[in-house]
Amino acid sequence: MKKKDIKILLVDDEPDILEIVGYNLSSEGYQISTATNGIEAIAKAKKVKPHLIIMDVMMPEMDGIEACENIRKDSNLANTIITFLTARGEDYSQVAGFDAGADDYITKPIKPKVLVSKVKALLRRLKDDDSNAQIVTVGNIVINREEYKILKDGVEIILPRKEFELLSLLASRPGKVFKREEILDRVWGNEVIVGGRTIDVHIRKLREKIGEDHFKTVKGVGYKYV
Amino acid sequence: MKKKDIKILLVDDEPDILEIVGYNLSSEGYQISTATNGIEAIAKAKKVKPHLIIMDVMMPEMDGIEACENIRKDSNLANTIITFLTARGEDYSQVAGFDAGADDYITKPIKPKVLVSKVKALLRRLKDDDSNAQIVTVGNIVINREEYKILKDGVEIILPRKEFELLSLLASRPGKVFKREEILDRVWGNEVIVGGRTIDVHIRKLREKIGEDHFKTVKGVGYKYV
DNA sequence: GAAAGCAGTTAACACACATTTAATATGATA
DNA sequence: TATCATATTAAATGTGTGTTAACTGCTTTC
Repeated sequence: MKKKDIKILLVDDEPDILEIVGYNLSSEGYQISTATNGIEAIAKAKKVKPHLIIMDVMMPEMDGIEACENIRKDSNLANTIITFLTARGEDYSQVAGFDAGADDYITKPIKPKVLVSKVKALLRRLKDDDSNAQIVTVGNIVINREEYKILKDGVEIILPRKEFELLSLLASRPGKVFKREEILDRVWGNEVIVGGRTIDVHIRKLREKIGEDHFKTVKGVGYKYV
Repeated sequence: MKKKDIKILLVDDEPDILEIVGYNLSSEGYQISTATNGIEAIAKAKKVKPHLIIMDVMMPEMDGIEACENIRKDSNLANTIITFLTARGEDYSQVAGFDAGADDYITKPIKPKVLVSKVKALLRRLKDDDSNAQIVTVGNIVINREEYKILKDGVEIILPRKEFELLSLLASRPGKVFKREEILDRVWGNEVIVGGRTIDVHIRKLREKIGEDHFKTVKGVGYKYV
């Protein structure tokens, strides 16, 4: 998920806090909405379905704890991460907050850097969730993108980066013919210009390491992994 | 983790306290064991490997602080949460306790409701130990984020902050390759710009201190902890 | 408040090896 | 067979990392 698609709801009764937190997060590229009390927070949460809610504990009308409990009851918001803003040392509110279903705490006074990195850490969960499969299994080959290594018949093989990415691309859709142009685009990047024989050489190395017959040449078009 | 699988060790020299705390927690479904002094506590801790230890500071034979220090040296108990029972206002014991490696405090007189929700909050960490783990054990290395120290084969090693955070990041997902960019983001902070060789130098120091072969270079990509 | 110590960073260079090129061979297709 | 695309090999190039030492602020210490 891209940053600009991530929605954050800020809830605090002090405009200053909304201001500073909002500024820091929106300059990171997140979409920000705000509310100034618990009731408003619940309404906005249902409407915009934020990925993350940062909410003060102490607020007029309805406090953060109550709002949190309320939001937790809405199954549409089950994946929403809720974190409280709390003054350092407000011990009891932390306990109550966790009971209400909070995921984390940010203590006041707020330090922008800490805030931003905490938010990133919290949102990383989302990223990991819907990121494309990091491990692909094709025949007797297991390609582990996360660890940058492959297993061939259970034996670990380390490939240099370009070879790894080329294999990774071809094997991502076994049988599909990738045009040379497309390969250049996706492995090298569209603005990089390399000579005409470069792909061939990498294919050659893969054939040596993985097996001759896995890489079929389609003359005049490109290559496919079988 | 289910409640009935969670083990709590209570340590206090007053039977009344053991009684009341034990009653409240076991009726919540936790598995309770008890000890009446520090020496006994250490023995029981090693034996039952509790998830949480609630321990009085003042005890005959060996006090809680000493017992806590002792328990913290056992890498098998690295994930154990230790919280002290202390009379309200015993300031010094709190400071000494945190030095010894305590995670939290519960003040006497004990209010059952506060006790139970505090215990719940402390144990919540266990639930999501993937994302928020304060203590990571990888092979012969125990990384204790909360206390900013690591144990290698049971020996405490103090690392400077950046080295610690770099190790901590890499070891948080052994095998995963962290891209240089991602490392900069998460250890240095995204707006900080440091020279290209800075990561290398820190990796070098970690290799010296922790072991050459733990840190694999993936050229053109980044590093991984193995 | 000077000296010493430490964490963190930078700079400079070495060096391995990943990547590309160049030159030539092979093979397919019409 | 003539042509064109790919295969193959070795050599050239270049990028990225390793390593050391020096530099910069900070904190600690006396």
